[in-house]
Amino acid sequence: MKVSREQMAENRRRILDVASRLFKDKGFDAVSVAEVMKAAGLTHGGFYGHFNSKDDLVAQTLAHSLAADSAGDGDFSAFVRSYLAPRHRDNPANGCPTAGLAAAIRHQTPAAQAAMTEGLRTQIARIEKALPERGSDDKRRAAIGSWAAMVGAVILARAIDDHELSDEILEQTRAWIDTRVS
Amino acid sequence: MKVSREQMAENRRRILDVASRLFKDKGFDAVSVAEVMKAAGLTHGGFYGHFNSKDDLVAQTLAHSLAADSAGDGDFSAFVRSYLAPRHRDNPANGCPTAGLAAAIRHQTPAAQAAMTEGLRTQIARIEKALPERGSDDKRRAAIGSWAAMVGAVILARAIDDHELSDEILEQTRAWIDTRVS
DNA sequence: ACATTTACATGATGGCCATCATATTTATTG
DNA sequence: CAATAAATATGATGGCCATCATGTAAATGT
Repeated sequence: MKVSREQMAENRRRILDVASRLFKDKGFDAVSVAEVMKAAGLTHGGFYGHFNSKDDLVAQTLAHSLAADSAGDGDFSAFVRSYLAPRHRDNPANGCPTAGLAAAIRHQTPAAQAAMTEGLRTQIARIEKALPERGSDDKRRAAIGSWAAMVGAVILARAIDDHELSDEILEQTRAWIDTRVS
Repeated sequence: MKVSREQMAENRRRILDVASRLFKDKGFDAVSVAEVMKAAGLTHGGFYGHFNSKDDLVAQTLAHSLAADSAGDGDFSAFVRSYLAPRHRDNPANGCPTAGLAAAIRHQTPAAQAAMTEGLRTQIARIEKALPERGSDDKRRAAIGSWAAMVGAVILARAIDDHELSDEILEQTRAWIDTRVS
């Protein structure tokens, strides 16, 4: 049945939100269109009224979740601490889309890659701004280096089955960045 | 037809080699059992004579490729330079299995995760050994922090479609690590 | 109010893939 | 040199999934 314009807009938003969480949690391939729609409270048939294809959903979900993600706006040390925390490692669905999805972007469409590019640019700029004062070349270097280490550490920490080592990856990376940047 | 024992052992090795390259290049999901076997010069039917399942292949391929990978044994600065190079970024198939596969391990079996854990432990130890002399706590911290940054940087550099920014990610991360570690 | 549009539901369809069943052919062994 | 075992080939099978076709009912515009 037809629904109101606003209802449709809300449905679309819900699809994107739900897709973002599912993709981050299980990966692009392991999530079916039908699963996304069901989680959004709809049936699979309506999907193609909102998106041209699953690839289109992937690209739009990325743009959506990277734009919504404003992590790193405040104090940099606090940001690093919460990012490199077991709580974040253990909750990919609610966590950073870059940590959860960046490695998979390579196998996605150009539109998805463009969304990631834009997201990364924004994130680097955000960190540059949040960083303690220093020369601007140094600041950009520190922003990029720290962000690479943060993303890499969370990915590694999530990939292994030894809790102790996993915790250590997070903590040592945090300390390494911290002593360098403050 | 039956083949000699050594022929079979060689076939198995070829399957693992080929699977490693295909998985790193295209991801676990995008590579079919039949594709692996074909690339190894065999047909899909023989597969289950070598492995119990595709999951088993994934786990054994990981153990195989992580064990074979001895990158980082020599001079640390040189290692970082070659790791954070466009050439490495652009050749996932021949590149580091951690950079290529770590993020996907989260969705694989416990056996695969165990292989990754072992591989990571070995790699950290290798870097600790290669690092210039200093306190051993600092050394471990630098090994973990550097490795996280290296893996993260390659993943990010591969995820975006802007060559210039991608090159910059690699180079700034390299410089960031270098000034920190030498 | 009525006609029309349209968002979503239900229900195919075709393709790909992991896995299995069976056949074939050759190494191995005594 | 038989007889057997075993490695690979050929050829299903069943399931999942993206996508499409069509129905239905409610919202919108006049």
